[in-house]
Amino acid sequence: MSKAKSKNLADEVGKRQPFESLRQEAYLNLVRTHTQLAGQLSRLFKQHGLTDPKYNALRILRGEGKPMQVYQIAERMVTPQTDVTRLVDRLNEAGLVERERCDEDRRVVWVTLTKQGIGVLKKLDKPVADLHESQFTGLSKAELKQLNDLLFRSRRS
Amino acid sequence: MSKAKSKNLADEVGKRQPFESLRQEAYLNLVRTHTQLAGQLSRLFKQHGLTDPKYNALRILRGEGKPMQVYQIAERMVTPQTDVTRLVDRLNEAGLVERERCDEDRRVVWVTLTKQGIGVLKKLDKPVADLHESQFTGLSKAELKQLNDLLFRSRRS
DNA sequence: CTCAAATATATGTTACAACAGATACCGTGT
DNA sequence: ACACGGTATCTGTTGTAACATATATTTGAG
Repeated sequence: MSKAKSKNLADEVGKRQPFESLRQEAYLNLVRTHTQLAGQLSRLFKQHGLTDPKYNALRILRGEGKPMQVYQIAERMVTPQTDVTRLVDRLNEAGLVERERCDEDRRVVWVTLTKQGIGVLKKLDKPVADLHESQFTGLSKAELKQLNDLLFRSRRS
Repeated sequence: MSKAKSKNLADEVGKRQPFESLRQEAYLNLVRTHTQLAGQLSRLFKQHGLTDPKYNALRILRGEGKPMQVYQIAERMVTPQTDVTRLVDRLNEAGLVERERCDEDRRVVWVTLTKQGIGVLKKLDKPVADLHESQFTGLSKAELKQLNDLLFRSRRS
């Protein structure tokens, strides 16, 4: 394992030929950056017994500030989720949310944060904010805005 | 579901307040762009009976051009993999790779692409290249280079 | 030569994600 | 009242990822 700092992605991956396409390089760059930064958050969540989707669901519930239906949570997840029913199941088993059948419409289930759920989120707020502020520190404000713009436009293809 | 095209991330997510931090916005942007672009590739792989890590492992084997050890494959995966043993198991069951114990060192297993494995890769080459060329089409060459640079530097935090 | 540490892979277990399909319930039209 | 399509959630099943731990084999210290 070489300890020399790599200057770019081709170097980092150990590719001998240059990239066939800037777009492929951008894709690989995207995946690697996502893996690294998301991994830092995942590890933080795990230290508190949460997975990414669990944390995400709890945050959505707190953001809404009132009971939500299962499908509403699903709609807002950053990563599309098929199986929010069982995600809520697990949060419920962990004591972080409560489920209650709606009386007016027996199909729907209202999901509410418990005190314990709020507590876990609260304990995570500072570390999560700190971690976010430790990411992208190599970029200036102007560069961050540029990155945001480029990433946003990359989704419009 | 509004059908209006969103102009930026805050709009897309349905946030009322602006982002607390450019860095958090960048992170969310990164996740969403990754989810969308990686999802397109995943779906393509699945049409050929492959998952992302399966395709990745096959590509690594083809790139090397000769038998590889399990841990060598693991080292080169774009997404870090803990359990390459069973990944190779599944590839083997699918007839895409062969495993063979090394005689000089009975601990190591040499993994080789089968003809079938090479065939699946070959069938995927064109569609994968096409898909890559369809991504990031909204960005100019200069912008792509910029994006590559920004993403690369985002990993150095 | 022997034993302990290192190495390479394998296994057990748990938790999830994805997909298909099932169930329960509501609203509307007839 | 009844059938029917739509909606909201649930269940069954399969394939994986993650983690810890185990097995097999080699290497090196003494």
